[in-house]
Amino acid sequence: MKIATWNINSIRTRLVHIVNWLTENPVDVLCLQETKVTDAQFPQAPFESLGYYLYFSGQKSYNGVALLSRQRLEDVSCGFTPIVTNIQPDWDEQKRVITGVIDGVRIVNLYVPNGSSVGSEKYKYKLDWLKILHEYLRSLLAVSSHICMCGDFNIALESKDIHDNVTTENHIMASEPERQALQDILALGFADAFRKFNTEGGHFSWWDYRAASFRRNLGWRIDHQYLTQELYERAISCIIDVTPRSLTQPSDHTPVIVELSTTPSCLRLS
Amino acid sequence: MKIATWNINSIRTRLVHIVNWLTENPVDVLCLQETKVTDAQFPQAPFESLGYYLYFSGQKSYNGVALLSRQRLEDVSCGFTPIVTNIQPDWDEQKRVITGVIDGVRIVNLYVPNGSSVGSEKYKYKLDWLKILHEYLRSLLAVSSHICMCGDFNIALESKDIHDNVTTENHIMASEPERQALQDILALGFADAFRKFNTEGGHFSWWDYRAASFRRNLGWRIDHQYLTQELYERAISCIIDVTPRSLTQPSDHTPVIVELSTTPSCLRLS
DNA sequence: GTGAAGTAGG
DNA sequence: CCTACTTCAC
Repeated sequence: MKIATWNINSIRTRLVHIVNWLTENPVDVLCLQETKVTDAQFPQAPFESLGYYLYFSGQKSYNGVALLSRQRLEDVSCGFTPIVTNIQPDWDEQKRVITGVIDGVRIVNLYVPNGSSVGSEKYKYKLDWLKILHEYLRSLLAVSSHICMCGDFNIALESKDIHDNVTTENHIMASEPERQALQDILALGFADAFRKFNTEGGHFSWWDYRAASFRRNLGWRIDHQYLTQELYERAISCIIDVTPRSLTQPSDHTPVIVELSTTPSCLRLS
Repeated sequence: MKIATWNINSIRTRLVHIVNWLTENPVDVLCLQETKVTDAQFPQAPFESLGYYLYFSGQKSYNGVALLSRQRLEDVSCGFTPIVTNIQPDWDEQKRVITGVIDGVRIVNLYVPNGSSVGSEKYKYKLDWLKILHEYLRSLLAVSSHICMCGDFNIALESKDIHDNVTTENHIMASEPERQALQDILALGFADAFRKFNTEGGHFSWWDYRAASFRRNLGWRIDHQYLTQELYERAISCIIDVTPRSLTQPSDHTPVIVELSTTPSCLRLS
């Protein structure tokens, strides 16, 4: 089973790119972030024609997440509040979370807040949001131990995940509090699928539109797939497909694809 | 000699359209309106590659006129004030007038104010602007009797210049004061080149972007070439090329092309 | 640099 | 409907 994550920075502007990519890469599940459309505006027909079921949670202009799946998903929910019940409902005003289950694997698709700059109000929101996410995952893990947490995390955990021309200390997406918040989450029992197969630096999933970052390969690895133990063991590849970033009018992010071996049916219930 | 007029509604957005059109229609002079760029931003190289000399007078966002000519033009000037000296300089803040001479023919390229709605402040400005234009042409005629006055006049003189679904009375571009102001100008000695060859209605040069006007052919003939007597006699064709309006991302206007027979040199000095 | 929104002008 | 500008976010 192949699961991809891609921040597409407007599903309307990127529609042709996504359809072309899916045609070439018919993954089982595609997790999208930054769709930037309300649910009423989500372009459904082009994806349904490709044989995908659609699940989305969007808003005007900002954020927005979607799951595209070749199989119908079970147990789909949007936002934190269906899972974490003791929080303010306004935590779900920004559409950043969607989840569903396929073949016993719970996919959690996230668009973590960017945080603007270290110390800002948005930065505080990002750290608070990550605390809620921690609770959210704790709740999910109480029910299922097969979780694939995908998305744009807006955090590079290690310096090798960042091109070396950047000052990492106190830079947004690399500051210690952000990294710690993500480490606390991973400590619940998640491991980075990409790092199972590649321990080198210089692999990036996002390049700023500005300053010709892509041409100069000044990227960051901030789009991740984190797997619980058994899924991590089932991972047989995890690659970053740089191609879409090189097309005209690209998203600033490019897809990351993890492949899980199919569980033998005798183990499916374990 | 072929002289064309075309309101291109942003020279940057329409650059490819114009280059393609000029390649297919290598007119001697192309009069452009609504370039919508400052002189520093005017894209020169693509037109120079086609063998055109460029003369332009633009501003940010609005208005802007240009002359493209296969030959160098003489006596080029921009705005009213170089010709009509007793007016306020602010009459040239909006870039709507450019003129130059080719083979003894003075081309006057105009972007007449739209006027917004009858009775508005912009309407008053349009009528006042047309009075200044009257003075401007009187001055030019005192020196030369060979004038080709081209442009987007934002006035349809006769009801047959308008599709029949429009209420013409007191409609902007068709109101009596506008028509009278233009008639006063034409009375200086100008005649409509298009009407030398075609007296039928149903020929339009502009279709509103709204309400699928082009598909339904709900157009207006508001782009004109007005010629002084001898030039009018030399006119051998005047056609509206509807094709550019049917392309993707078109201007709302389409080119009008007049062809003048070449004057025998023995008459050139008359 | 790129996207979306709002606004003005047509 | 279409363009251009501005502001905002990333």
